[in-house]
Amino acid sequence: MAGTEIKLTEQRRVILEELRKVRTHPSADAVYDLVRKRLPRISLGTVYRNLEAMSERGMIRKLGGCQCQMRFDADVTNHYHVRCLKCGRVDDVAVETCEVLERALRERSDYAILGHHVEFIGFCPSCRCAGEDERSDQPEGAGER
Amino acid sequence: MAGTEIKLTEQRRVILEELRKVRTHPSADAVYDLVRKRLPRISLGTVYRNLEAMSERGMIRKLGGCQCQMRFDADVTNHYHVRCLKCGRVDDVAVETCEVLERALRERSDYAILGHHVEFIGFCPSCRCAGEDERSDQPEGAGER
DNA sequence: ATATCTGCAAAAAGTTTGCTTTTTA
DNA sequence: TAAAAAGCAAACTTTTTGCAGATAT
Repeated sequence: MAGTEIKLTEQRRVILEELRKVRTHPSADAVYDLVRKRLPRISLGTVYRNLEAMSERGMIRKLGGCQCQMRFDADVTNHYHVRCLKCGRVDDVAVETCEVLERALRERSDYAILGHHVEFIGFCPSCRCAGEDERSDQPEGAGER
Repeated sequence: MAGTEIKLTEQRRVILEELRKVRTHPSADAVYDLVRKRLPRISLGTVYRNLEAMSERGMIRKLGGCQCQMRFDADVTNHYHVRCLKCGRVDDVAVETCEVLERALRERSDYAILGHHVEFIGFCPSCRCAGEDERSDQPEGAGER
């Protein structure tokens, strides 16, 4: 379904318009609240379904990368991660951390910056082979980036 | 409680040991399964509570950055984000994306890399002031990095 | 003794799904 | 009139919480 064409229904159009109006990166629930002002009869299920559908097609983007299940790491030294889009596997990455990024941001931002995290997205060795033919049943956020 | 000393109870010790054994970045539930092999009477609530307590103190790290609520962005161009540790606010960041990172990883990894995402962590302008005195009630993952 | 921690179970929060009706091509 | 989408509500998953009993200082 990720590659399928999509109908721009009124619900989807309004969701998209409202999402484009704000810079707050709202949660699904917050989108629901925004959209409901214009379409009081829309259901939360529709909002979820359409946010998912639109992010699969790259019309919008899901933030966070996590498939909404927290993961834990005993290694507290600074390092980056790769996440497999297909099976959800997470690995450490052999790239040295990029402190330049943080320095650059400190100059440009009003935030008090404590750190940063980098997550690469891709297909892990097993899934990149297995998935070459049946690229359809990717579990989560295939269109994320 | 983020700065409080913590007792290394048997449950915490086993959670930590099991987490250190694996490189799989397990979910809370997966940690529960690992730990239960050695402490069959431990409860999932305890695992959650202790993972949280230990990550608050920097003994372990939560991955994902997201406080387990997906957020959406209508801007699908490549850009990075900052997240406020205190209030959860997410902003765009005025740092150009760092393609070098991706190139470096492609050489070193067996993953098929599709992209990457950077999330900075810090305190937003409002919270950095408000929080200077009462630095105690940070909602999530204060010790994340 | 007193504060801390655990187990248990219930609740909350976030998300997905099944089914029926409505809309659109 | 057939396919796609919406509305609704129930189910499911993940995480949090209240409380009584256990542990440890």
